[in-house]
Amino acid sequence: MAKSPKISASHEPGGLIVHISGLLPSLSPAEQRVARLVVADPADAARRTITDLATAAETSEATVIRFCRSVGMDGYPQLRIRLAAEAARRVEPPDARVVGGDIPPGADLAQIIATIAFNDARAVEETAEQLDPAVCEQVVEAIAAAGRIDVYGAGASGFVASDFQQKLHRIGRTAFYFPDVHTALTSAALLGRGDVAVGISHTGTTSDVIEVLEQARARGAATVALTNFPRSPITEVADFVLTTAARETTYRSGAMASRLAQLTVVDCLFVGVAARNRARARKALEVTAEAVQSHRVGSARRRA
Amino acid sequence: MAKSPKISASHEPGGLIVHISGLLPSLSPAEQRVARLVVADPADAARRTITDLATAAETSEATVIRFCRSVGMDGYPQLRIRLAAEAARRVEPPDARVVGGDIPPGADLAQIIATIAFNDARAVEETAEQLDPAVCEQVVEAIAAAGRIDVYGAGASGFVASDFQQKLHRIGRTAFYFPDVHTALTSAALLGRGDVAVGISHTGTTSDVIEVLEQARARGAATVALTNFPRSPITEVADFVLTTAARETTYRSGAMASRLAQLTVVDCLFVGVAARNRARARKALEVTAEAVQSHRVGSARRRA
DNA sequence: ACGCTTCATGAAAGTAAGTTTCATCCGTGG
DNA sequence: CCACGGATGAAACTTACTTTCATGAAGCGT
Repeated sequence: MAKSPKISASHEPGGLIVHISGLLPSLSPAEQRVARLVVADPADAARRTITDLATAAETSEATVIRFCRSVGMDGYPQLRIRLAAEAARRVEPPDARVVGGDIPPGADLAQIIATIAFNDARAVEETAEQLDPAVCEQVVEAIAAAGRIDVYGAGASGFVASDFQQKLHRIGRTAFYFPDVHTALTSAALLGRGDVAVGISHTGTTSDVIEVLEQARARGAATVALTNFPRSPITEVADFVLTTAARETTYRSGAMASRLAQLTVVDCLFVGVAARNRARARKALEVTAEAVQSHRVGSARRRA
Repeated sequence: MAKSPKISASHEPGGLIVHISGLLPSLSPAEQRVARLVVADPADAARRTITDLATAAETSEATVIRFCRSVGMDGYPQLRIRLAAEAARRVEPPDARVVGGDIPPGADLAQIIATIAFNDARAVEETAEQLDPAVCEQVVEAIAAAGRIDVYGAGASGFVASDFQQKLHRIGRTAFYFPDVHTALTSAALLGRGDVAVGISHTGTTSDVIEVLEQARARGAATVALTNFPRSPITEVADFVLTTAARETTYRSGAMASRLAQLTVVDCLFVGVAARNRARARKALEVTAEAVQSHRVGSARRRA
């Protein structure tokens, strides 16, 4: 298949539409009618069948094909696909996003959703960017080798702590989480060298968590802090500090995004630990997955 | 509010690919093979002819057509066009990031972090894109007006359920979460018209949650399902269905990203409800924040 | 003006792509 | 074991795309 008699440009960098309007004058009258339709509304043209487009341009299908070849396409289907792609790219991004700001009073749900999702996603991305792999590595190593792991957290961070505990447990690590300070303190007192204590606090100022971490450290356990603020009090009692990067604006949206960022960090540590002993972790995951199998209803298969 | 018995399907604003991956488990095996090809490389699929694609998926053209219909398209050409458009819009992931794939065996921490964060962020964004604000609005309305709200969830989704409960509680809504099925069932039995039951399940097949939601519905409560799979069993017992859009590959990474997506949805609902009565919600938040103030040590704010 | 050439054009034939129908197969539950 | 229902692909069928070819209009040299 060589011979491209007319022009040229098997590759038209500027965009197909631009390319077409560029060589518009060099086309025959009937082809020009087609071209004009296409340029005017590429998305619409992409939707039409060749017969349809030919009729709209008051010409025959043959001319449309000739037009396709003239602009460097193999045939009509290819043109269609390219047009669809082109039209899609051209759509302006939704923008108008409230970037990290608070939700305006009169906001409708769509705006709320866009704002929250945007901030959440950004918190996750930025957290990943600033996470220090070296520190993570050390933490992973400590956890992988630990005799016991205690995870502390209060309030919203408590959920994260609990989640982390559950994850570690699922891959066969001995991990605990205590919703109650007293119990947590007791547990921390029983930690020793080779154990790990993880304290999670968005603000880094939750006294309960700090206190427990302090206790754990005093007993010789390695302490890890996960907070959004690298200079907050909790970092003073931690051997390893991992930070999230939720730019908080109001306490509300800040707490929301930071929670996701914390979870992301937790997941990274989890996968890191699991990767240390792939075989064993996989096995453990399979076994635990199987355990809840009987609590699942048939597959999702179903037809409407 | 009027009966909107079952929403779903015909609206997939978030993006075709996302929509397809959500539907994946509800497709027949042969259709799934097609779906996987399409999701893996939309641009490539758009280039193929139907026969070609059928061959690649080791099935017949008929199945490809059936697949098109299953995901809400008229026929193959329409699918092709949509795929091309979709692929064009999608910004190619910067580099060798494992896109929704598993973590490669030899990965180092930096890679793990990048992969997880990328998938997490994408799940959040795509979830937001495909969330139907209208359905959210209805749910928000129901929750805002509810006498009582029960939130159900098991395993990882349990954390999310619990988080939602806590949030609602903080803005003065009467909300409950029960980690235990029996208690949950009892509670559901006591729900009535004007109450709301929210069931959270990533797979949509958790029988415990389905059962409880069913009970709640039988008692006249409005039922809400939050799942990743729009055709899973849980959606059959829900008046309102909200979906997340974590493209799951393995159960591990899927469960991780989906949790974040669920939280994002929960946050949206929460803010929506709070926005209904700004003054009261703000007041409640301030009061509750104050309540834990004594458990904080000096400010975290020492510098940025 | 005439005849010749060139080229644009659409009708129609031809081919390929997409769609429907239907018989078969397979697992499920009586 | 059979009846049933869904999944599936072969083949018939339809529609869309492509090619071929005849026509006629315009340019041009004589």
